[in-house]
Amino acid sequence: MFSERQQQIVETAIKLIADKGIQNLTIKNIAFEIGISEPALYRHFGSKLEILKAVITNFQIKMKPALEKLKESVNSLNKIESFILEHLKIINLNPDFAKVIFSEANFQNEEDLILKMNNMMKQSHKILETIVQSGQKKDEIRSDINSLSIVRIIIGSMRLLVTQWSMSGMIFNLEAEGKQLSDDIMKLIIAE
Amino acid sequence: MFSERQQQIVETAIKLIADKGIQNLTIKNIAFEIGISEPALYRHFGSKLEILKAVITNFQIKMKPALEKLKESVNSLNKIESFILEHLKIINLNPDFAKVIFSEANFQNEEDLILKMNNMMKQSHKILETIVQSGQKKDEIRSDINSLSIVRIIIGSMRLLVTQWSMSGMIFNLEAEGKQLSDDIMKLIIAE
DNA sequence: ATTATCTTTGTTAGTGTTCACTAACCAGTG
DNA sequence: CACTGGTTAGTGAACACTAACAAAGATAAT
Repeated sequence: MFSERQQQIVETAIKLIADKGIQNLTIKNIAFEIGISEPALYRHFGSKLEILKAVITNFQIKMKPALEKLKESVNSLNKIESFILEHLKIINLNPDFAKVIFSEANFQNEEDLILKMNNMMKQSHKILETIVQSGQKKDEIRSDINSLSIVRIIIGSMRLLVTQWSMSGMIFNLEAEGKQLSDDIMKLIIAE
Repeated sequence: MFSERQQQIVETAIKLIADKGIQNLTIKNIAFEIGISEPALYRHFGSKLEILKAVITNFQIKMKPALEKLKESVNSLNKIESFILEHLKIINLNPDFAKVIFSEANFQNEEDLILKMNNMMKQSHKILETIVQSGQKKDEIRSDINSLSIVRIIIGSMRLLVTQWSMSGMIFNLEAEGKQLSDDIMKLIIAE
């Protein structure tokens, strides 16, 4: 789908966004970092917007395995734990992602990008909600709590953890703190 | 502290950020919206950065009452509920804030602004953590859960709720959904 | 096998636009 | 007559993007 050069451009763009923020992402910077000229970049992407779209697509592709793994668990609590830990594992392996993803706000005014991001968000939200509801039916998860609240708690705390990790300069172990958070969430929502 | 004109500039800036994103916030736009010329704006703020700093200061000032109200409650669960609901009440009254606050990422590369925002975040984080820990000591809150996890769950789910509200175009009732979320969190963390 | 042409991917040198900010000036008020 | 808060007209820098050209490899014609 993406040529080697295109892949290189996307990865460089992600790195630059993580380093200097999306406002400082310029075609010139990307080209310089790769070591080619500005117009050469336009041989591979028609516009800057195309590059940003590719950044999001790239993220989607890399995140997919986290959702695939869920199918291996039967118990809904295991699925939720897996949802949290697998996501964090991928972000830990691609630390530059952290700063890119959680800047939906940065894509304000670029209709296409917002839509692409929103759909991604909603999709994993839906998947998690389905898991929670089926867990409640099977009496594995407390049923006296609104399933939407549980979803918000899980995703919200996950996102905050990643934000804190990213803003702190990644000084703590994301996966270890994630395990602690996940364990605590399990204790809270498990049906007695 | 701020003159009337300065206040007007700050409020216009917030409105424009909410509408069009921070990348589209230009001195020209602010001036046009107010109905004065661009250089006139520089009579009131020395630079664009000064305006952005004032935006954050303004936010701090408006949010303060949410922390004041906490002191009225004795019970730690009441304090937490109040923490959530008072914050949401203020955001509901100043909907433009929602899009501004949760774009810490937008301030990347402006050292001063990141610092200002981070300190704000850390401060309310600390306040909440103190409340949770004292609640655990007084046996009002479950003690088998890491207090840091509880703080992350509360703030994380709150932030996600606000983000969803803002991204949805404010189609749902923030305070009502907030009450539901708050009630559910209470049920989860209360000591039996 | 040699030559001609096309395609790909790069180059240098620009374009017009937009931005934050400034110089110089001016009208009203105390 | 100075201060405050406004004006018009501009500055240089940065940006996304383009025009025109060049070198090398693949493809095809002779």
